[in-house]
This record gives sequence, C-alpha cells and structure tokens, in this order.
Amino acid sequence: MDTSNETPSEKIKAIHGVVKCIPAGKVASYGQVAALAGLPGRARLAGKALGVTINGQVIPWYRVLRSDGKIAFPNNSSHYKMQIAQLQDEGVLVTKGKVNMQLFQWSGELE
DNA sequence: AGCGTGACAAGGT
DNA sequence: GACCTTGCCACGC
Repeated sequence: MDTSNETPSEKIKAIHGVVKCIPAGKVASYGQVAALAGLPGRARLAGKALGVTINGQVIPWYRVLRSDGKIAFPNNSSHYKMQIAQLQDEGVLVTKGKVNMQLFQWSGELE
C-alpha cells in the first residue's frame, strides 16, 4: 500500500511545487519549504532540489533562504548577488546578506 | 558496506 | 555574534 514509494525525483518535484507557490515579496526557509512539501526535517533535500532547478528552470529559488534569513551562498558569489538583486526587486529588504524573516517570511498559504 | 559531503536546522560554548 | 556539534537524509567513492 501506501509505502511511500516515491523516488527522490518525486520529492524534488514536490519541493519545486512549493517554491513556485511562494508569492513575490515573500521568502521561505529551506526547512519550511521541505515541510510544506511533505518532507519535514529534510531541509538539505530542499537545497539539493533547488540546486538541480537553478540551472534554467522558472523556479524562484531566490525566495528561499536559511532559517536565519541568511543567503545560502558564499558571500560575493554570483548566485549570492543575483539572489539579493531579485529579492530587492520584489520589495524584500536585504541587510548584510540577511533578510528580516519577521517581516518577509511566507506564511505558507496563498492569499 | 563504511565514510565523507552537502543551497539545512537547532542548540551549546 | 562567531564557531562547533549533533541530527537528518541522499549521493558518490
């Protein structure tokens, strides 16, 4: 029966769906996305899921940050700057490579 | 089959 | 606030 026969690809797909649901001007943490995708505790998997999508997909990976609101990329790397640029463009304030999660963290539901 | 690594998270020092 | 340790799971060697 329902023995969770989902392959890793299915999980990745679930994560993609959640990330795509994040409204502009809001952000979510990896753990949050993973949990909403039905994968509680698999924050790392969420990161991997975005990693495969970042290259050419339409997924707003830049709206996903660490639980602290920190950018999940090394300072001064290409993705790092691009992520901040995208967030700022959508109205999200980024300070010292961090976002105020209290103001911009996604509630997890669409309006 | 063991070990190391990774776009993480939470807690401790 | 920076750094370290543990937990979690999937992947590669």
